[in-house]
Amino acid sequence: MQNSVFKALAHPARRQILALLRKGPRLAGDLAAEFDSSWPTMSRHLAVLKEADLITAERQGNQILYRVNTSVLEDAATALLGLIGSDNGDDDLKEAAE
Amino acid sequence: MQNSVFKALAHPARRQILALLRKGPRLAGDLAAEFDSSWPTMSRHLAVLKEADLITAERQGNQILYRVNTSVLEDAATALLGLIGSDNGDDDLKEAAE
DNA sequence: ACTCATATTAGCAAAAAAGCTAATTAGCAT
DNA sequence: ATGCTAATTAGCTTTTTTGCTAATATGAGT
Repeated sequence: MQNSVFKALAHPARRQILALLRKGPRLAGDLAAEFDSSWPTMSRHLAVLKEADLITAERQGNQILYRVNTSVLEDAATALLGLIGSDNGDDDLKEAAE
Repeated sequence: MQNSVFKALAHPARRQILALLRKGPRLAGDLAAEFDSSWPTMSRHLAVLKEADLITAERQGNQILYRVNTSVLEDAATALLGLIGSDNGDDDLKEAAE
């Protein structure tokens, strides 16, 4: 859902996680090490991003590899751009009236 | 700040307000009439959007005309796109390490 | 000044989000 | 089975957000 995506993007730490992931897949612990928050807190941020389908998780033996889901991010950007365009682009935002 | 923009975008009603505003400036009351929420609630949504600089308000005698601030919306979209691009675009998101 | 319409601010209560510690699960190695 | 590391889930408290009603401001008209 579009809403969970924007909600996920609302937290700076989560946008930062995406920024890190942009450069390539990363292990959860590796990611967690970059932040001041506790590991469980990071885990929750990752869960929020995963629920929004902004990232995907893949078990690698002992650890978990996360990668960004580019297409969902693109869709979000497109939705924002659609809020600008003169008369089209609101595939998802659905306006209520006129 | 980028953060207040994404926070403002996190609420569906606010994205919908922007979608309405995309088609042209509108009066607060006109806008409020499109939603189920109470008028004060709408007023607060507008305040959040205004604080994020996503919209601007202009008094017109008795009423207040709101219009979308396209450039801020563009910046947000660009920031999202920057989360995708292969090696550039994080003007604002600031990654922590490598 | 009084009134009506438009809109915001105050003040509160309910719901959601954030973040911690402690406990648990998952997989691998000994 | 035990132990170790990696990561998540549980349970809790604090903070933030949402959304209401009531009260206040602002401007126009009479």
